[in-house]
Amino acid sequence: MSSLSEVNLKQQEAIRAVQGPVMVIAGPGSGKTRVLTFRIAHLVTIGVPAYQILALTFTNKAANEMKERITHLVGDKSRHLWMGTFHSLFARLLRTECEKLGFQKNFSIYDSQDSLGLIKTVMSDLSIPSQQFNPQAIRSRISGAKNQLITPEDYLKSVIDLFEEKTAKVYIEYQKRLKQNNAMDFDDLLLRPIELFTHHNKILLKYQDRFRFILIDEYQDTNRAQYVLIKLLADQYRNICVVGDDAQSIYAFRGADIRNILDFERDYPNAVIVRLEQNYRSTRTILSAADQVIKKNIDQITKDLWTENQEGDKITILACEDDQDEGATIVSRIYEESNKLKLQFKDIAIMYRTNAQSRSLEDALRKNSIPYMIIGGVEFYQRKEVKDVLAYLRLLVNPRDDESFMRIVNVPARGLGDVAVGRLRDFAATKSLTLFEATDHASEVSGLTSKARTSVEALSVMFKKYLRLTSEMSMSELSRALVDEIGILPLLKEEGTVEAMSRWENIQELLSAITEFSELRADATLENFLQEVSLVSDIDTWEETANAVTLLTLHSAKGLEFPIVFIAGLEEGLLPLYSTVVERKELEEERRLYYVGMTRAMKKLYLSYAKVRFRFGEMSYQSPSRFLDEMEGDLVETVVSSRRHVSRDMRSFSLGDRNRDRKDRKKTDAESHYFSDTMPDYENASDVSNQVRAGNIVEHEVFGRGKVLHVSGSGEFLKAVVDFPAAGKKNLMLKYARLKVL
DNA sequence: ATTAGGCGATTTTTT
DNA sequence: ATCGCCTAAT
Repeated sequence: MSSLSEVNLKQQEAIRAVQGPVMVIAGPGSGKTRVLTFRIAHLVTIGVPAYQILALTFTNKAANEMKERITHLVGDKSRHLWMGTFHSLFARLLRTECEKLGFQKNFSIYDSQDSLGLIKTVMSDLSIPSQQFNPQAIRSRISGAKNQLITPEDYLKSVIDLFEEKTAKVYIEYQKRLKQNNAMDFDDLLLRPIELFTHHNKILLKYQDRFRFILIDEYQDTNRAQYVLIKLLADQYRNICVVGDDAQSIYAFRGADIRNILDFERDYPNAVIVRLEQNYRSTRTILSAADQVIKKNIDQITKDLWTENQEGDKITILACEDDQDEGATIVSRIYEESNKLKLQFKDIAIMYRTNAQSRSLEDALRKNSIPYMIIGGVEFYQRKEVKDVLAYLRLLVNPRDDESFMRIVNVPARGLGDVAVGRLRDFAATKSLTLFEATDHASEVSGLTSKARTSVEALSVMFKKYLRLTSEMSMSELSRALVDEIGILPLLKEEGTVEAMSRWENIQELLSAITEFSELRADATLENFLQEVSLVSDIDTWEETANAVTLLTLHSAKGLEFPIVFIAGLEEGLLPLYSTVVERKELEEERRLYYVGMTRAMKKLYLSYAKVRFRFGEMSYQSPSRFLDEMEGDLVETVVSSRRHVSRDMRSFSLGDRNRDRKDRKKTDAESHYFSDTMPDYENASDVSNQVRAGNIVEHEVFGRGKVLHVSGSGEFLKAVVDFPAAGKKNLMLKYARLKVL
């Protein structure tokens, strides 16, 4: 492997302490990823077979990047390394072992939305009114209980009020239904392995023996279930290396338990503790400011962060009038910085506490033709039409999945409303059949109209046909055939609106993703595709290569770094966010979140706030965040907005009407091309918006020639759907698209 | 009985 | 943007 001279002494210590428990307390920018990759490379180099190494990361993206670097260091020897998120690796393990728990290998994975759907179903079956008891709240209670390994029975025993009593009832039934549906939610992906290991000692021994070296990244954000799971697995060899920073623990709301890191020494008494305190990322100014802020927290392991980096620029506080002004101010700074430092757009990130804040920022960026990408928000795989098609595929893979059945039974509309479906469900329940099985007995279901019966029968025939075809067709052929048969695409085409076209595109995109998966992956099965899709996070698909400003929440910023960082919305109530802050503990988590944001910045940090902000549909007067007062004055300068932002550059151009569907779509080649480098100058293009009609052949500067399929909207909101042979179908806002009619 | 369409409310963070 | 809820149309 490449020499250890690339790492400092502390890092070397963490890399070389191979046997026994190790905890690395790694300050921001201290080379934590480097330690993990070198440590794994080191293990492999000294002869540890890669399959004996289990490395758990927080995101798939982090895992993939590290895997790549390790391969670079040691080559093919690292091929059988198990590296990934807790959820994806234990899902994989469960695929082979779940039969011992009464599940089938093809189990479905429910995301939060699916899980909420099931909870609503359960509530309605138990006659618990969702008006009175918020299903979302019940779901989060149940998830919380599961993260702390509280069984439904235990939960029931400890109820203290009516709400918890109802929650207990739902919890019991919910778990039962999941099993009936041969499905697991996110929490089960951790709980079921624990169940497996505690009930089947032989299996536990097998995995203990297999995973002799365990590494965990972002240990401060593991929850009770993850802690127990790892404790079980590491119990025999005790070669466990955890890396984390208590100051960056920001997932308590999801059950992350900071005690895991604080109590590590107690759990593993002879642990080697290494502190990485030298920061290689940020200027001295940024590091000092962040340090001053985090020192206000009482709960923490004190650290002595230092850096050899330059002092750098002061931190700039941008005092703005309102949220629009904030966007405009940030944009003008982006221009300034990118000219001054010769930086590219991709070197810049704008962070905020809540996704809702992205809107005004996006508007400002779009107005000024600055390319941007959003991480988070409504993800591609969460879109209704995409979830619908996925539900069909899920049902094919796992016909017991009643939740998916319910999702698609009347999509597209086939005359099966609440009443008909209710009858079918009653029938299935009394006969102990799955809904899919029940469709085979449509004539026995009492109370179905003849129309409904015909529909149910057709559904049954269709499903049986595709079930048969699963063994005959490739996964991509099968998906395409199924999508064709359900006829959803022509329906969307008929609808003709820009929204429908965007749905149409999304479904095409999904089909391409399936094809791509089947061509690129050795383990290409529909099961694996569905599993991967339900476990990808938005950050995983982030493309750093595109030259665009990145917009993201402070939570998604963890583990990333950018030369220039803007943190927007530093206002009391927003950061810290009041709806979360009840007492000191919550305030300290908000402060850690802010700290995570600050420490992402390498060269320059901007903090902005607005005096007035449009929130919850009304103007609200904001005061600057207390966090701004927690840095010493000599590190910061404040600039008060003059509220006159002449957009420096009137080149008007757009990616087509992205209309908040932003990066939900993977980018096409044409768009990537657009993002790269310079933007063409359209200063003098004449306005031809009014001449564009359906059927016209038009020319676009980037996408080339295309045919107009549909025009909608009016005035400045005039939009067109154009089919470009070179780039596919695009929704364009005519105001910006500068089409030439040919 | 079913569907379409309109209306209003909703936005904390996410594997 | 999406969901739940309502009403009118079929």
